[in-house]
Amino acid sequence: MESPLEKARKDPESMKARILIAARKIFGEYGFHGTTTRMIAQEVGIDISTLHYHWGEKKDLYEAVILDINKDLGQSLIDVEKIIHGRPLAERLAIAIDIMTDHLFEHPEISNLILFRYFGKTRHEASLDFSVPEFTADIARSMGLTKDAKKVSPRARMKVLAVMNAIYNFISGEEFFRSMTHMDRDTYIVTVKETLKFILIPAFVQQEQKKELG
Amino acid sequence: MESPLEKARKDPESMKARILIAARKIFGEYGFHGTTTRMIAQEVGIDISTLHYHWGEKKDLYEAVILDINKDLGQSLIDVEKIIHGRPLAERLAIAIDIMTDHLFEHPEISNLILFRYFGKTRHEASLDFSVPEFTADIARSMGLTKDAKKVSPRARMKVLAVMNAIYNFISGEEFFRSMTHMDRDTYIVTVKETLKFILIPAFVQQEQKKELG
DNA sequence: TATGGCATCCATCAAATGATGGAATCATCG
DNA sequence: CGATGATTCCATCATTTGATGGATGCCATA
Repeated sequence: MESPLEKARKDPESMKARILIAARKIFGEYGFHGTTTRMIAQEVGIDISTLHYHWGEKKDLYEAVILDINKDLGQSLIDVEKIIHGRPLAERLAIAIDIMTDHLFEHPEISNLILFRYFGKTRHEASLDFSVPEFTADIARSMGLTKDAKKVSPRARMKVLAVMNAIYNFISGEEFFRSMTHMDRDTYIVTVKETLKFILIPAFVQQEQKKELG
Repeated sequence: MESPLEKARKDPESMKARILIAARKIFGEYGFHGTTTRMIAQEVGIDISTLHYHWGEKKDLYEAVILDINKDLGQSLIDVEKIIHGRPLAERLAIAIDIMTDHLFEHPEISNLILFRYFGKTRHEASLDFSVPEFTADIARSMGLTKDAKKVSPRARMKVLAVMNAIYNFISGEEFFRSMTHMDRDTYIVTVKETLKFILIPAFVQQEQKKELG
């Protein structure tokens, strides 16, 4: 049994996929309530009824978008894990920051939508999403913050969240922060990576050193 | 000449102020487009026309809310600065984190609205806001990242943003993160402070040590 | 008590928005 | 070609939402 989402991901040229891609972009920029189905339809260049034909009501399309970006994010994390596996912690962090930052700058709607989901309420009930808890657990294990990925302490989870959020913020806040610091895009990206490494690495390296001494 | 906002802040019992307070809360939860004037009016227990009578159109009320929280935030930063002045860096950071975190947990709409402004677009044009750049400059000076608060380097600004954002995220993401980590409110607040100090302090202490050696 | 201005509410409007029925179009296959 | 099903668009609807006019109520002061 193939879900509508999987069908859409398979052929990016299909109407279903084109709508999904446009929806990711617009929902990512304006949030759920700030987005109208007409805006998405216009982005694709189709009529709203075509949109409804493929994805049903607005809320359903939004849920599909959330599932889609979570799938993307999960895959990115797996890719990163493969590359950093076995290296020392500081290096693992630096590489992970580089790769994830690049990837998210290419798909800013991912961090936008994740942040919207963290912080904003919608007027209707949001369906539960189990991806993020899983991700934090995996990252915690990958960072050596826990031994058993099934039993991750709240403290370890919070540290992982701090790391992920730090990255998301600089991606999603690009427009605001760039205009504030008068940087062009490339400089901004470089500075983001630099700042993230500056902030994030010392804490975890120090923690590991203490553990070795103890 | 007294602005409408100042008038409202003076007497918190006045209708103008009651509307502003409700608007902070609702806008903070649902964002600009997610909030309807009727929701705000209902929160106050008045008719929407009364709301329009006092604050004009929705966008104007929203702008007033933004100005209001920026005023709050600026005052908090001044208060913190007074307390931490003269102490060593690690202590300054720890105290600042404690105070700001407590304050923001009491007024979560502040971080919500700041984050909404960073990340989300509105369909209409947003009026420029010069508070945040000023704040970052002041904090950069307070943290010893720059000598001249009028000429703050982009790198220093980015570091300050990373610090502020880390705090905002845990406040605004409380609901999501708490349900993920199964913590009660008090435990969550304690853990937030702990995590923030764990992540943020080592980076800056290490930077200062390098400066002294150099 | 009468007056005038301020504040509030009720009724209503116009535009925006999510959604749908049905006609028109297109592709596929016998 | 012609039939069938899938796809797309046009026209339209009902609801939501921002906004306003005008009637009503409230209150201080002469």
